[in-house]
Amino acid sequence: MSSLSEQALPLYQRVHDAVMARIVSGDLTPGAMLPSEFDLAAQYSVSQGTARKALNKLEQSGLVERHQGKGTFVATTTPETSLFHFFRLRHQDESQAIPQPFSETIRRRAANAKEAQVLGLEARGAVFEIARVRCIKKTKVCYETSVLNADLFPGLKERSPLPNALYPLYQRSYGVTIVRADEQLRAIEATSSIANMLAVSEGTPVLEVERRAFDIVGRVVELRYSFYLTSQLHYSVSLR
Amino acid sequence: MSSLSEQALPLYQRVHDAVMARIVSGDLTPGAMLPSEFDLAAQYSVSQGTARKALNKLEQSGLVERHQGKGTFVATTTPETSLFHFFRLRHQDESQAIPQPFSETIRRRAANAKEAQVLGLEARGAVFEIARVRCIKKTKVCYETSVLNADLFPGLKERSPLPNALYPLYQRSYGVTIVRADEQLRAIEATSSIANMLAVSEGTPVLEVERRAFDIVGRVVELRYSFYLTSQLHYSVSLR
DNA sequence: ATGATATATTCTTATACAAGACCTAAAGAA
DNA sequence: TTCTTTAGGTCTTGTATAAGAATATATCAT
Repeated sequence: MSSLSEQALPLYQRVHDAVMARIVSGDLTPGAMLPSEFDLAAQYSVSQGTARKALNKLEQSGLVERHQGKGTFVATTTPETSLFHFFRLRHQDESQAIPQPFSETIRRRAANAKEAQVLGLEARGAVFEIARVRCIKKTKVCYETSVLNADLFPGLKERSPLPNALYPLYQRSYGVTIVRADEQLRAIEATSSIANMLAVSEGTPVLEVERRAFDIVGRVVELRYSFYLTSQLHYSVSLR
Repeated sequence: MSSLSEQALPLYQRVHDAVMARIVSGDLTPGAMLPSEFDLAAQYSVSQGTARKALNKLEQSGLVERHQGKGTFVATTTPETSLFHFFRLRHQDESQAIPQPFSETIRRRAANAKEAQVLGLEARGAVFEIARVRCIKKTKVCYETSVLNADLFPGLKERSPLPNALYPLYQRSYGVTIVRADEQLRAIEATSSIANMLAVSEGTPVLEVERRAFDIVGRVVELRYSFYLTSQLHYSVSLR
């Protein structure tokens, strides 16, 4: 059945790519059940074992979940299952810190040079900028701005106020699944504008996180700057 | 041959565990070639395909490397191949920052309560404390203290000066392979002692990194505090 | 409701063959 | 003789397939 042209590649790789294409295109949406190993094998005229190898590879990359006796399903959430996988602020006991929205502004504007380059836009292409301040127990702990390619997120401005976690919104409403984020962290002195936003004095140490968020196909979808006050909280990461 | 008791587990899992045990015990040292799939199959009375599955699993966890036509080898370096996988300081262009040793002191002393708890020692057990200051282009950028279970690293003090990267030393000289590190990051004001060490004024923003390093079997082997000056550098991480 | 049964799914194990790396010895050129 | 090349053989991991076991879920009789 379905095309699996591109000779030279192993069969299982071709099946893998074909299924992945169906997921990326939105043909198979998060939570949907995939064809069984036998069905998939029949569709692409390979053996069950070969289809199985393709599915295993998809599972390893976190794109699908498999359950013996039940079936294979498109992962509903980004890798590592957690809704907050990419939100790394923790309390001193390592429990998840869940900050409450305090203020939010969304603007549509032209990208500056760096944003255009990072997001792969033409010079001064349209972007959305989301600026938010968030609190924990009435004290402001976090100021962040996210910049997105406006073409990928039509009508975003009208959705304000946005949910606490943005990535599930990207996925559910725009089919953009974030699977990876590269971050640069620095300890800086609060500038006057940041000090203002977070209601601390100028020069207070602030943890700055500059993030590039990637989707399944490797595009940089979001450029985000976060500024955290880390007297009561910390930023938690795991290297392996 | 060799024991693979523990019934109930799948064959490939038992082979996997057996080979892993040989690596952890030091029977197979980093760089050593493993038995071929056929040899392994014969040793444990399973088929080549089953031995293969065990080896693939070891490869996925980063413990061995496989090369078609050549063989399977115990990974010489921690996962991700890089000697500097766990050293995340980068220049502004994302190139690896390689700080030069400036000073180093190694002490043997009793663990405090937190160290004993984290490292799994009895109260006031013996630890080594390595304190180092390092430079980039003559300016001090990093002060860090590593605390280790003294029993695991006999004679460490006599090895001073230690190499720039500690984890390869742990592996080569003590058979301790670090495969994971959990970190807590904060932006703090330099205390007087830290300011002294790094030759900056008290109150300067400093990136504090508190790290727990884990070995293959999941023990916490090292508790490390690092203090970085991040005006010219940044700490780089990748979430996925 | 309860338990047996059927069915659909993934998981385990085994086998055969293909492809890559490497060594060695024979053949040929200088 | 000496060196280089080439061909073949052998050891390695990679790919593809098939058959049966284990697991989950629905169906139906009791």
